[in-house]
Amino acid sequence: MTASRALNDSGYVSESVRKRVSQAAEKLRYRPNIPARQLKVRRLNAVGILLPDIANPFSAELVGGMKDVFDAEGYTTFIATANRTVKEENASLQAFIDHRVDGLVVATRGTMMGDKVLHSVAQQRIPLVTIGRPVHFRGIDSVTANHYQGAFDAVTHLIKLGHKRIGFIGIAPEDGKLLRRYQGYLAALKAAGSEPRPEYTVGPAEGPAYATQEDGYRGLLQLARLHRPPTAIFARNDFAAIGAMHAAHTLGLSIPDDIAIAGFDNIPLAAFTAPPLTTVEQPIAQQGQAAARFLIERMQGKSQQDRTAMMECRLIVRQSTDRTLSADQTLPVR
Amino acid sequence: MTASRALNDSGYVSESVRKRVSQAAEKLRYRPNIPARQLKVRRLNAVGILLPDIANPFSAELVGGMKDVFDAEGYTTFIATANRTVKEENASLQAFIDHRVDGLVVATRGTMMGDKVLHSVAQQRIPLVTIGRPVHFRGIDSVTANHYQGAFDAVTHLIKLGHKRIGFIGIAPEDGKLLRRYQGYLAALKAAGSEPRPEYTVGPAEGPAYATQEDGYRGLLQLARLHRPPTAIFARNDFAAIGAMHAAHTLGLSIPDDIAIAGFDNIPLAAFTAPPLTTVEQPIAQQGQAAARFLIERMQGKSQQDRTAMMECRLIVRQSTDRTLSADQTLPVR
DNA sequence: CAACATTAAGATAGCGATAACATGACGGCG
DNA sequence: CGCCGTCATGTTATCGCTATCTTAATGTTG
Repeated sequence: MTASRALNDSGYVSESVRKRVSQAAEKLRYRPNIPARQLKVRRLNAVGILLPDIANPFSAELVGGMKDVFDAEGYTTFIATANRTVKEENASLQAFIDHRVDGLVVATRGTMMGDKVLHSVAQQRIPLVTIGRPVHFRGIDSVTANHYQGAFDAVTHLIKLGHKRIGFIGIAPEDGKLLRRYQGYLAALKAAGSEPRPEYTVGPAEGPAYATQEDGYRGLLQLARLHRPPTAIFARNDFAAIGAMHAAHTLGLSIPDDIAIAGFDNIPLAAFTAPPLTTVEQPIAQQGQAAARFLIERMQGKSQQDRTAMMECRLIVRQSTDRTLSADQTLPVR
Repeated sequence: MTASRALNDSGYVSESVRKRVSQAAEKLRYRPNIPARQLKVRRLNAVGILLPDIANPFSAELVGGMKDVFDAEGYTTFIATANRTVKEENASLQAFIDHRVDGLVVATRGTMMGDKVLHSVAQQRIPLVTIGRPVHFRGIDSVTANHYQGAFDAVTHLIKLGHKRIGFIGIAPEDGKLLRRYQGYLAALKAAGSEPRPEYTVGPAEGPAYATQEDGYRGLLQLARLHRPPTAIFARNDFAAIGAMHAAHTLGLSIPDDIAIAGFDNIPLAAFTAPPLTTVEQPIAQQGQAAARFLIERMQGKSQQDRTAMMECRLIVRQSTDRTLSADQTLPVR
């Protein structure tokens, strides 16, 4: 008991004993048994982060933002991935809960099934914050970027450049209802007085999955085959945009003269494509930090109410839509 | 006790009791307290994976390979990142150990300091496998790709195409001693009878960090300023290669006619650059699987001896070095 | 049918930590 | 001096789980 007090700086311990204890601990290479401590105190000082997948630069920066905050507050962060299947998502979530983490951040894409699970987690009174999927259940905070507004801005930018026929690559039209980026695209067209044409929306057949380079590549080839093909493309993300750029090159189309292309996410590579890619940047690290702060306040019981934070996106114009820019203007600033 | 037996299928339990127990467990939403179990049985059935960072497609596939194996064997995997600082690496490692994981996979880049820590972990008899850094301490298994051979093959490919002046982008010459990709580059030049020229090696100033697009961009600009610039570039990784391609475009150089560029890693994007990038592929998922199997055998006490697995890399030739290929040949197969 | 094996369930203890309580030394104060 | 508060340390119990031991009913066999 005295040793416990000495090592944890709690209660009364004389200076001499404290010194002897810490020397002995050093010599024996003593490390506290965290599972045993959690058994008694019901706290692990650890949080779980559930990511959709790991390849994503998005995930990396998100984790960075969260770690900044969690590290500073003395929480250990453990990460698990749900490689895009709900089953794996459940398993990882359950593993965190079984290991008794103090709180959870969930950054996987929203699905009906997934939401159900989150609901039941929240009912177990486990502090929970979501990122990128606005969930409106009691007991869950959420942080998200305004994808709708970002997409709206990007498409409006294309319209202002004079484009009338604008395609969307990255989702099948029937799956787009829930995708805020797609809604922003539709809204921008309508706001400009033009009616969206269903054949201008192309995407992977297997449902609302993440869009890849390959989807972008195939998507553009498909659009180019139309009788009156689009003169501009708004892609669901930069990967799809880059795939589309590649397809345009293959077809001998010049970017942006024959076809303008814009993406979403501003991945690091986006500034280094040929030509550099116009895209929408979302404040990723800030979302991570906000989520971490929400979670900490919940875990410490400082916040009971459910909160939602939505952050603005920023359009970054580069030469894939606007040829008049010089290269230097579009490189990221150090 | 009977409930424990019923839920764990161990010892004698009558069918009727087993049924009653599992129904009660269901109704009460009972979940075993894993930390408490570990306290008693000294096993957590969980492993820790330490990654250098998360943005990397490499990390993603590695984790995929490991999860395949660990999931099948009933181990939970937790991930932590060491965003390229040794301090963070130590902290994450220690966190895993303090939480009493059964074993560790470490995939961070090798450093002197880092190796020391691994050594001390191995001395605590914690099963440990490294990926991508051959460590030769007692008690540690390691898995790696043959980066040396991959680089050798890529540079030899450039030489066979007739290139005499071949640059390396991605590391400062003085830091290259330990980088196997750089050694392979040097060896290939020597094997072809040409002496490496130090001014043809350029890289980030801040030591042996990971090379980025930006490093590639700056690197090529620097090489292009030389009196007799290289006609071919071998980049430390695909990110640097893509940055170099962008710089070549900016300078109005044609790829591969004015300058041939090859990378390393075969990131998914590599097939979709303009032109598609020649690169070296390493068997990532297999490395992950091998590491997981090594670790499992150690954790189960089936293997005492120290083992090392080295896997071959494969050169993938695309149009960034060889114009005669058609586009279709170089796209990845589904 | 006695002796022993098999099956089933309960009782006890202990993993490592700490909360809560208990004990004792010491000094200040009225 | 006796009382109390402060400081320092020790004792006990407990978190949830399971290894081990105990008990008891039932089955099997020569």
